[in-house]
Amino acid sequence: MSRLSKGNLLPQTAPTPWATLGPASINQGQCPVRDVLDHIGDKWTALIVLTLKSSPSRFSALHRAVPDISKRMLTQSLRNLERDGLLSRHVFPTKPPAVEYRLTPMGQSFLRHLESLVAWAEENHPAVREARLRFEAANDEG
Amino acid sequence: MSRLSKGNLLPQTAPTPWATLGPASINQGQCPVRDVLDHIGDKWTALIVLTLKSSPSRFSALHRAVPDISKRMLTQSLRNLERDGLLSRHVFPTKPPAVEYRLTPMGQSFLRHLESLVAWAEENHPAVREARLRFEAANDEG
DNA sequence: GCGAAACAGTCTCTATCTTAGACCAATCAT
DNA sequence: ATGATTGGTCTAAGATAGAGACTGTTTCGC
Repeated sequence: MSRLSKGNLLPQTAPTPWATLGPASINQGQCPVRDVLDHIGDKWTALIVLTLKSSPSRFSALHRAVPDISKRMLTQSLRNLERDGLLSRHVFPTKPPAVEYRLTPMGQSFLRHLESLVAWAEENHPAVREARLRFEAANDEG
Repeated sequence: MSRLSKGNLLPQTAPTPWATLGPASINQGQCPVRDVLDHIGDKWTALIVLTLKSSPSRFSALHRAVPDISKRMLTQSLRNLERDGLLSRHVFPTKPPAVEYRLTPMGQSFLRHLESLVAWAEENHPAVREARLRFEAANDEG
């Protein structure tokens, strides 16, 4: 049995079909937008890619590096990433098994775009927090 | 570090390169990375920002433009975006109420980064689909 | 030798989140 | 008067994420 092939771990739910009909505003051609967004849109995927930035990591190392993630979601996200060709998985049949995950060239090019987003986040984080305070204040007195 | 003393393939330390503030900050809402990612990580938020790209829209128009979204999630995502200062909400007390949502300058700067990600998606979509086929094939023949 | 720990996952149960869609009050077209 | 449109809110039901117990193997401490 191939790993994870039939358990309930990876629900293969049908993706939202908004790509097929579509308002021109988002959806000019096909819908690659869906493809990106559904993946970085996974709360953990982008974090994992970012974590693999400088060096490949093993499952447990990743689990420690992204503290809040559950093993289940880590496995699932890793699998999606592997499936899409953004990372590769190498199993070393050592004493205790070792599995190494590393970004593919495509994964690395994706990473660069993620990083530009991260840079934006770092720049704008103060402004965002300020906006939040203003918003809460306006709401409290309402 | 006792096992793997001779294998020694990978560092076992957690890299967390995406947390410039250190690992502790990740859990405390201080991490700007999490801040961005948790928001575009919302399946709908990025789509809304992209939809607002060229012109402000009213609630119903947005609802039509992003067909699969429920009113509830649209409202919620819009509120989050407003709260964070990425878009502004203007109510016109007309006959039937009209509410206009438009990107703030900060929202627009965020949009530009999103668009670079979308461009990446457009470029790499074929490769991703190819990778998926390979992956499925490899799995099927188990 | 025995129990524990670490490796990489997987499984189940439960908590949380999303969705669909009814509902609201006001106003306009038929 | 009926129904549609406006911008939402609320609730029940269904989908999803999270915690953590469990698997099986090997090496470590005692």
